Amino acid sequence: MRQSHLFTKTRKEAPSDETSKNAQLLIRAGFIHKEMAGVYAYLPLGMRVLENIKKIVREEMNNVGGQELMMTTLQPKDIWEKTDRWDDKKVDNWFKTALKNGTELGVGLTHEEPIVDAIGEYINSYKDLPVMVYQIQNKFRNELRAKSGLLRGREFVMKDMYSFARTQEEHEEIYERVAESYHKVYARLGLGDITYRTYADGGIFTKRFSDEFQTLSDMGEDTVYVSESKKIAVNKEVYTDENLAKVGLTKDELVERKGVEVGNIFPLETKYTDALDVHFMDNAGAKQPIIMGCYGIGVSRLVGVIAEHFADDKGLVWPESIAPFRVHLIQLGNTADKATALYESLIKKGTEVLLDDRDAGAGSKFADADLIGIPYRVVISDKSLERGGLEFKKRSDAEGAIITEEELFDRLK
RNA sequence: CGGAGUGUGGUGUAACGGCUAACAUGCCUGCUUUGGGAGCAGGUGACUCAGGGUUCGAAUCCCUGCACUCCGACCA
Repeated sequence: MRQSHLFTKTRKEAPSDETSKNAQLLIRAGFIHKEMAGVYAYLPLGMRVLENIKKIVREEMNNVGGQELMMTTLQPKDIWEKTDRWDDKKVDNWFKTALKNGTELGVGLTHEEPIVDAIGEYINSYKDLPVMVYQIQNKFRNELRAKSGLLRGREFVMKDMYSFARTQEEHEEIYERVAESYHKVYARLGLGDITYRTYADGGIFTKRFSDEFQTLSDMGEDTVYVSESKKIAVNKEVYTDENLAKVGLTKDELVERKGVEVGNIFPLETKYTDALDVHFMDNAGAKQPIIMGCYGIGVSRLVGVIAEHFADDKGLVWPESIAPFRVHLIQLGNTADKATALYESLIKKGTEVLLDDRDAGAGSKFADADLIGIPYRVVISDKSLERGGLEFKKRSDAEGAIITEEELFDRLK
């Protein structure tokens, strides 16, 4: 894309109503637009990052057998009453609305009930199981307090997957398979080293633990106790000697850290399937309960976590796997023809490139490139051509080097 | 939801209860410039969040509402 066509612009100063680093940088660089507290729009650059994260999540969910679908945001009240999750006293962060005739509707905050209800129409026999379905869509939660930019919003993008199994053993096999795929997702996002599977409270429906995926960071609101050697952590909410004994850990091998919950997986047992009367028939013709699990990843939260985690004092630094573009090609001086030729040949080779063809000074182009944080910066200028080609610099490096066009293509392979 | 704070051109800030609300940046015109947010000149742009009140006089003081931020609580 030509930067002269990009409608967003960078800003030198962050808006005064944002204090979180992720929102400040993402707004300054033109990735997001704040609509209201906890509600952000994704502008072209932010949209590309979001879509890149979704792509990785999709690939990994498909790899473990997930089938993608998309449920609705508008929710009928009756299915939520069957599980006793409609009453505001039970679930207090609903957004609710109504039809013109007064019929109450919910605005989707999660999708266990509608998924179970829909799936139930197709699952009758043991031959129909197991099944895993997932979706990536906006969730709406009426949080009393939105905070920390993209980390805690009222409208946010989430991947939620649901598994349906015939037996506890089958469920556990799926559960572990998905947990494994989560590690792959975070590794591909560049967060593998600092993201820990974490024992957490299983909630009111099960006596088991649930598993959170916590990315260690000072911006986190959760306190976790981490064993670096065992690559496992324990959330403060279940940090007792009794619980630690259950999972084979002791307090002296754990260190206290702050974490951001970037995913969580729950064993739901038969709570929802039973409540919505969804069962299967075994090979003896007997009605059997369906064991369910659910698996969330905070997709838009990850945009904020990654933005903030990798940023330096000059701006964003995107991992290559999700960067909005791979190359930021900066044209300086009278090099428009050569820059265009290089831009086109890069595109021909399948490289995503942002060409800074704006009529602006070198300093402001460099400052913008640093702020936007595209992994590779390539400068084409009279000076670079004199010295034999192009200047190539990684966003994460301080200094660049002059290379030829062939060497550039080579490095981008 | 409890507590604290803040609302001034697009953005960031300033202004004792008292001149036509100032500065920077952005944006527009022209010229010059082109390797780290360039220079000069001219121009554009704010009923100071909304509504009420006090006062000869309110951006400034008071009340109500709304919005935003932070701390806490909450967070399948």
